[in-house]
Amino acid sequence: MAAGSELFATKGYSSTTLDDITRRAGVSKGLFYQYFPSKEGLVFALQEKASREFAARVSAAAAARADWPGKLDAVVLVCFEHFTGGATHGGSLFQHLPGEIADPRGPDSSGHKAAHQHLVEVIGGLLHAGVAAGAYRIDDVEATALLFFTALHAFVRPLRHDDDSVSDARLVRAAQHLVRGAAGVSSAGVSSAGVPEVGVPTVGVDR
Amino acid sequence: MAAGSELFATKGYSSTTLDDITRRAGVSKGLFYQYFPSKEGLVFALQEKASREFAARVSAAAAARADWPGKLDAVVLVCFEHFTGGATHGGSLFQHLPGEIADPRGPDSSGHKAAHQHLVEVIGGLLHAGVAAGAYRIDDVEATALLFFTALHAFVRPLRHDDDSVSDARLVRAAQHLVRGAAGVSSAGVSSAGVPEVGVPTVGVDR
Amino acid sequence: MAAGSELFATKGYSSTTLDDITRRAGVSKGLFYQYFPSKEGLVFALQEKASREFAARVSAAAAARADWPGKLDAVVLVCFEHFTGGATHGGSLFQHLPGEIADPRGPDSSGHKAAHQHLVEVIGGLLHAGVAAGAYRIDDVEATALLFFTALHAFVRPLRHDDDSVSDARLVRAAQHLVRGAAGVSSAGVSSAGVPEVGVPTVGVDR
Amino acid sequence: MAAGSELFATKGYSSTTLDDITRRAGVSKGLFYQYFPSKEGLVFALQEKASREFAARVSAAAAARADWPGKLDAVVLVCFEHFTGGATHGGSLFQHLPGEIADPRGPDSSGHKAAHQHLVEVIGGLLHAGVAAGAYRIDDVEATALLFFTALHAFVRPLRHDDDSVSDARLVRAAQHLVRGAAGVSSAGVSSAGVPEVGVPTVGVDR
DNA sequence: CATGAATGAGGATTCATTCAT
DNA sequence: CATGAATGAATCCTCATTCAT
Repeated sequence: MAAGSELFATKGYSSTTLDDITRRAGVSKGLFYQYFPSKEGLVFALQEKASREFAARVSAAAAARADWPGKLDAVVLVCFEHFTGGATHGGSLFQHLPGEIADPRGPDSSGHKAAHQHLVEVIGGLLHAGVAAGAYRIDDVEATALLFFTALHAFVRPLRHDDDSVSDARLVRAAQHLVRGAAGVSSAGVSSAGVPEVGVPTVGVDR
Repeated sequence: MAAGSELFATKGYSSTTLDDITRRAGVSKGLFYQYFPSKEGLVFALQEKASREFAARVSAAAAARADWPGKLDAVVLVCFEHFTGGATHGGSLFQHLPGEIADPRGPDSSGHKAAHQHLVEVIGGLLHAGVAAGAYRIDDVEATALLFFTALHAFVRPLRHDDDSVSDARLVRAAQHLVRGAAGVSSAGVSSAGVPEVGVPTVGVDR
Repeated sequence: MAAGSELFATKGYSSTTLDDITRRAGVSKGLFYQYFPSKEGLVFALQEKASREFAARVSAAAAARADWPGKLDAVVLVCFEHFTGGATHGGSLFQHLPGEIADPRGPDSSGHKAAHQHLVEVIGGLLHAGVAAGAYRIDDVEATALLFFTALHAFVRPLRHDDDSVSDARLVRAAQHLVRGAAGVSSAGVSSAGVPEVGVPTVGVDR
Repeated sequence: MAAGSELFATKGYSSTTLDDITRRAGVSKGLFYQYFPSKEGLVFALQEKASREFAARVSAAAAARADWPGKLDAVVLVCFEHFTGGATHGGSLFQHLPGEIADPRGPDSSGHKAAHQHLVEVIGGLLHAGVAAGAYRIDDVEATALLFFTALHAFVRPLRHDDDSVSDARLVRAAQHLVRGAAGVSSAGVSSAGVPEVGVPTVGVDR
């Protein structure tokens, strides 16, 4: 699974051959097929795992902050790390957006949708709780959660210029601002007081 | 190009063969290679065309509204139509997100990024103008434009549940709300007064 | 051996995997290789067993009849049962005619030929005895025995139409007629007197 | 088709690879798949062709003889040549008896059965005509035709010992005798007078 | 006596691309 | 301007067999 995750992230699904995967994993091709029913099966396994881990991290990050605005910042941050992490950590597979792997089983039966949906629900849960607590003011929680999560895909590297004028730190800040705005949380005053700075990772992010 | 666009949208890039394309177009394979350097070349041509058309529609939609908040609503609407349109209109190719076509030439050389970037710049231009006119209040225009456009991908159908609880109309409204919030435009009072309703398409969208 | 016999008869030799066999037998693959040198080795064992049993049954059936014409009828009947039995009894493997298993070791090294030959010799023995007893009149005993036994393969089911116009009973009768004719035994008069009827199985054969 | 026919006859169906076939034919593998849907498809094509040719030869041989007993001898002779011919002429494929190729589509869907049946019908037609003409005396024409044709498979080489005591000439003679007997044609006196000798091929058959 | 994880050569099939006509 | 026969490298997957436990 590790070999597959890295290779898929590097070369893409269809350019990665079973030979690549098994050679990298140091096992025979036959062994691969004792653990996965097909190349696609590996992707599904990877997606499920990544999805579970990602959702857990998002929940944990939100729970770790006591203040409702801070919860939103934390979620943005976790997403940033996830989408930025690339092959190094397991989450990279989310970058395989629908269409590529869906082929064999008709239009988009991939696990991505399910995974996507799962995260959206986690975020929806947070927003609902915040609204119930009187901390957020959101008209349409479900729709907002979907938009929220989709927007955060802006972090995935290959979507941005290599020599991008928008640095990671700026993007994180803007995303936090956007999310707070959507949640009806006062953003301007508070965030300039230091919150975003706190949330911005000190490693791997340029100022 | 029409044949390719439809087929790619239906079956995905890698599952569509040159035979499929030329058979559908009613021409020989040799002829294909007189107009496109490769299968990938067709994708690039399609992307460029779609990108140009999409950008033009976005610009036109924004220009058609005199009020700055309305411009934002209009852009959201155009994106909704674009991402929702599927195979029927040329824009569908944007749904082929990076990774699938990038294969041959190393990590992500696809034209998608460029196209994506192009649209982001168009939106960035609008935001800049709005800020300059004193209508929008945005800290980081570039980052916000990127987030803005990325969020709108929430419209693409295969990302949502088939039996999705979030209807198109709700999603459009929430997106308009989100965007207005990010632009510092008063959204709550005004939009509930009727603005989003105006923008909501009367055909193909359920209430 | 039972698992192999059934599976070979059902799915054919090459489509049956060692996994199938050992799973069906409820043992490990390792254990298989302690009893048989190879997959092919199982076939040989099966063939030898079936051949021995078949030959024994043929001999016994012939011995059980005192009259020379009746011996011929009895042999035909045993062959009918054998070739018709399918997977249920061990003889089915004979249906794997040469070519399929011969592969690995050059043209036709299969045990089938030997088995075939064995039966031919048994039949040849009967014919010789009959000729010596003055009961049969056959010019070329060896050749006739070979033809005799080969002809009886007409019983194997998959060689006949599913909705075959030729019923089992008719085929048995015709075979007995043919064999008697080849042995120079008066067939018309005698058989109509009841002999073939006696031999026809009362179960599993339609009139 | 020629390459396939020869290789299948030599090495068997499953041991013959597409590489073998295309290399022998001097074409690329891709080209193969423009003419045949699969490896199995080649077999079907071969069988149909062989079946047609064989049936034509059998009919022609029967028609060439004016006397009814001679027609039977001629058919036997054609079958002898066919089953003996091996890879050299196209008919060899009949030796691929059911079971080997049938795999993918459930028990025995191969074209062999149909081909077999076709020949049986040709022979049945001859017997019927002979009976109608008062030349043959056969109780059950269909069953006899089936037995007749099946018996003639005794000619196929790999069914016989390499150092076979039964020579080709003897086998042909015995087969003619058998067939005549089954058709109620006086065989003993006449055939020993010289008829079989006439029919025995002068080339490729040992005395 | 028994297991089953591990192997890896080998096979059928696909498909973007070329080029003689 | 157009064809489509021909290519062949590359891919996913299978399965008989081994051997450490």
